[in-house]
Amino acid sequence: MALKHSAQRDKIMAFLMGRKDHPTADVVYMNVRKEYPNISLGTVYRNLTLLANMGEIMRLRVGDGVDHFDADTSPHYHFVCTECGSVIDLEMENIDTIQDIAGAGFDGKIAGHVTYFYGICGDCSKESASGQKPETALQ
Amino acid sequence: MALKHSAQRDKIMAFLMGRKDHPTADVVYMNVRKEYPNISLGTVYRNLTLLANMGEIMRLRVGDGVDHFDADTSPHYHFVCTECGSVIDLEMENIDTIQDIAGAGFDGKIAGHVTYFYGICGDCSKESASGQKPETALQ
DNA sequence: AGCAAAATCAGGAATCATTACTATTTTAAT
DNA sequence: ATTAAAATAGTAATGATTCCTGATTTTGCT
Repeated sequence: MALKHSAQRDKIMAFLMGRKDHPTADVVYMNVRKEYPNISLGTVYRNLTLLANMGEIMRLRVGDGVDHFDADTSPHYHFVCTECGSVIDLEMENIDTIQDIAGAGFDGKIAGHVTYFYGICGDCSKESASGQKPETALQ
Repeated sequence: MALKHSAQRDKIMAFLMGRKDHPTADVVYMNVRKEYPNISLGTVYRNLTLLANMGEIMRLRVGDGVDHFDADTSPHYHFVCTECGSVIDLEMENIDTIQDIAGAGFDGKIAGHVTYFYGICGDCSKESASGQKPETALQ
């Protein structure tokens, strides 16, 4: 049951910490493989899940059908561009009061919430005049 | 391009409107099939997607890996029980101000947000003393 | 250093939700 | 009634993720 050290896990964690976007498992795999050519996609998934369960990283489900991962576990929110699909950190004041608002008149116990904002990111707003075409979209 | 009438789509819509929980495509399929034994799962998916794109129903992605559908398109929020997986409507006051809070200092355009609350529902809280076992959980 | 048990791995197969394909049937306008 | 467009049933394909297995690595112990 004890956790053992693993070079693969270290590489995955190091890669994630070096990125401020929020890579998918496949992106992690593609990149870690540059230094660690034999790593398997299953290993990437297993370690991402393990790290997420330990609370060392966060798994983000932003509605595009693919899980994203974030090494920044401090409480913060995300914006998802419906044009290019990029997931961007938001720096904003605390909105935890929404849990109290939601809990008023509800008979269960509210333990947390998941929120993401969507719209058009700054880059896509600027490019909107050109013929730029995206390949990712929220469903 | 014009939409044509379809008995199958009617049944799907009618079933969804008769439920206040938030069924998955498979649950819709199982139930509509009682009255319409030949309907195929593909037809259910195609119509749910069509209805969602037309704005007649909502597709909910609550993080359990399966899409849920809601015939109530009025703005409201959902609670997901981490114990039994049930998705419950919340009646709560408007929290749209969170979009203004999120938009302050962000250079993109925020068009909307998705929020769901999670925790233990009222039923599971009561049952927690007994040995009740769930089969669904958020990842 | 040497050993053994437990953890991890690579590679590939399996799963599961969802979508795509195709030949046939249904709808609705002429 | 005719006909073209839309929808269907059934099935195959896709894609993300998980599971399985035999080989390798880590770590505590001697």
